[in-house]
Amino acid sequence: MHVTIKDIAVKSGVSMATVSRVINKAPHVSQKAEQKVLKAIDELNYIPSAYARGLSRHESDIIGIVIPEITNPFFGEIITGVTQIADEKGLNILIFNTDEDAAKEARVFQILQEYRVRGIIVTPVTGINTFDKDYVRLFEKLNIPIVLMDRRIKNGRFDGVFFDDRAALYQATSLLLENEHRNITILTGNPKHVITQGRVQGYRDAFEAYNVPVSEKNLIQGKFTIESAYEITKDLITDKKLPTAFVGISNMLSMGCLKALYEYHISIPEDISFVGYDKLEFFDLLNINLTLVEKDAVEMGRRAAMLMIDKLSGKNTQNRVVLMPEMVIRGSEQFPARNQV
Amino acid sequence: MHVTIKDIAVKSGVSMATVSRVINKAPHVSQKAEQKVLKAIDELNYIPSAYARGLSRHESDIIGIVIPEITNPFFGEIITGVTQIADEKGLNILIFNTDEDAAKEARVFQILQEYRVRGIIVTPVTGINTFDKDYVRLFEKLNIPIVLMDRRIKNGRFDGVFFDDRAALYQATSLLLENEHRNITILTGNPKHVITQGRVQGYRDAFEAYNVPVSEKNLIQGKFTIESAYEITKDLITDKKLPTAFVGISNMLSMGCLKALYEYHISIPEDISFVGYDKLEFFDLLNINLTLVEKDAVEMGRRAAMLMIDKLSGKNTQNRVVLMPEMVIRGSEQFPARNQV
DNA sequence: TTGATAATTGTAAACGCTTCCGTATTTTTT
DNA sequence: AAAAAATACGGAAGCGTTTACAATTATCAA
Repeated sequence: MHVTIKDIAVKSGVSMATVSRVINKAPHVSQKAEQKVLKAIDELNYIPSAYARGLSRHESDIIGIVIPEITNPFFGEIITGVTQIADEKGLNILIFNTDEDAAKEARVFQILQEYRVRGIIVTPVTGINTFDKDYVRLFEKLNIPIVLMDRRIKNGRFDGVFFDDRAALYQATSLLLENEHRNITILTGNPKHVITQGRVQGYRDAFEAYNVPVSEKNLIQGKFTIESAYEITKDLITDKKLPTAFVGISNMLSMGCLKALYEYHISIPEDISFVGYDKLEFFDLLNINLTLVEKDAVEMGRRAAMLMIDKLSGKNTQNRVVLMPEMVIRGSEQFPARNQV
Repeated sequence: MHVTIKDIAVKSGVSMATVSRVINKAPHVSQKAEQKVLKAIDELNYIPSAYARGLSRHESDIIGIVIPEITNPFFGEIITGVTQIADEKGLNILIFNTDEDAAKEARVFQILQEYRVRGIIVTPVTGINTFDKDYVRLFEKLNIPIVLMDRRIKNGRFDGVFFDDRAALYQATSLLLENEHRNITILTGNPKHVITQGRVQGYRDAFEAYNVPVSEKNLIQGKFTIESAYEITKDLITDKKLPTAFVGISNMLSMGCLKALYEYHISIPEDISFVGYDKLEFFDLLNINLTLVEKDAVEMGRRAAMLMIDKLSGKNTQNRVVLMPEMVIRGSEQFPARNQV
């Protein structure tokens, strides 16, 4: 079928054990033997079988990475970060996309287990039908390290790397409050999602700190998609219910919101103000000086990989990393010159 | 170590063969036996070993997909497309990102071979140090099907799915010529890259069709990055060498170019015209009605997967798919009202 | 009931590698 | 020069499945 280690052994006149040693750069093999083996490998175009190797070693050198939305550059950057560290350490990674689909995620976990991965770095699917307790059960059944990214799982005490979403929204909202805004709309996504809660809390905390009551009608539920944010914002515009400022809680929501504002020629910050959470390379392109609380996704990936490696080597180091997003003030937070409300 | 098929056999009182049959949903196993086995699997939390299975069977059910730039949504969409089809057919996919790094790509190919993937869908790295003949040699040594995506390899006659880049740029350029433009700048990337050639040819062909000589100074070399396009455009602006129109040959180059124009408050189409090749979801956001020749990346992924499946099943169907990008006219091609050149 | 046929189940070899352990060879030490 | 230590190498078992083949049991027509 395929060229095997045995063929190499025969051709180069050494034993299979020696061939194996050469392939794995193990010690105790003479120069001469090594040369012969390498030559045979090259001539016969030998490729070791990952399966045979995996079967006889009892550990793989793979970590799995599971993300929910491959077309979002945020996750692309995370993958970049994980890869950087994994490459350094000689670990292979298996990338899977779940498309925010819990069933797909379950399948992915099964596959990853079948491949005996050393650990899994995952941003879990979030949805109304996803329950944290299922994850808790799932992760506890697996007995390999899990590193969460960006989305926490309650009641689980799982390690991971997160951004301080509360602080981010606290900062963003505070900045707006400081700029005299009192009527600030926040698009929240579904309140059951983990993603939402810390962020909304930050928003509320800022109001409390400024001693301003939160107007509940300013918290608008929707989905975590561009379209949802776009539709909601459009409705606000046509119903003439615009606030003096928006605070965006994710790159996609900011995107949808900005899109609607653009479409109706509502300028920032002349007509309305905006502070977003999470950037998008493409925001650079807008002729707005958009104030953003920016996340470093590559760094998140890197830290997640480092955390995983620590866990694999049994180190009992810090096991929850909280990254602080950085607020970059560019002007879009300023109170609208012509306040149309 | 791990729970094995043998443990299940013992616990459920059947043979390993029967357990294997249950796992693989093979025929010829009684209801009763199946129940017992399933129960044991559940109770012992058994996960089959992909390695043992892979060693036993002589084929995997995996196809590899190798892309050069995971943070570019274009490739994210491609992955989405490939996955759609692979899921339908029960094939697993292994995703690898090469970061436009030839060495990394070589490693990825090695890994993929070690995993005995059935075939590889790849957008090859392109660079000045990448030579087509190396690919030809590499691919011929592999003896598994290769499906190329988006980037051709000359002298190779490899199957794949491509966009008709020439036609795309022919259309884009023609539209500008039709709108009275004669001074049209095209940022070409490095002329050695495969990506460039068809596109530049389309540009030239359009000029020829309109019987207008091409001014060579309008073909500006650079890299295939946002930064490169940004810098070049900025230089054109500060040197006061702007044309009446730009034609962008990739989403990233369009992006860089538009960014510079924005920064200097040069409006489209009031000051300058623009027609781009390939879209970006984020272009929606601009308050320009950008005329684009749009590629359907999801479709490309789908077609690549379908092509691969055909090859795997030995079908001798069409083996080069050329997709036609669709020009969507929105207004940015119109001759600048205040022509500042 | 009986034989023929079909369905179910088990036995054991094979897949290609790693690695333990024992032997042979070389190098170092005294 | 002999003993000790280090190095090089090979034999063969074992990893967890699948699957060909053989064996057993169930089904059914006559």
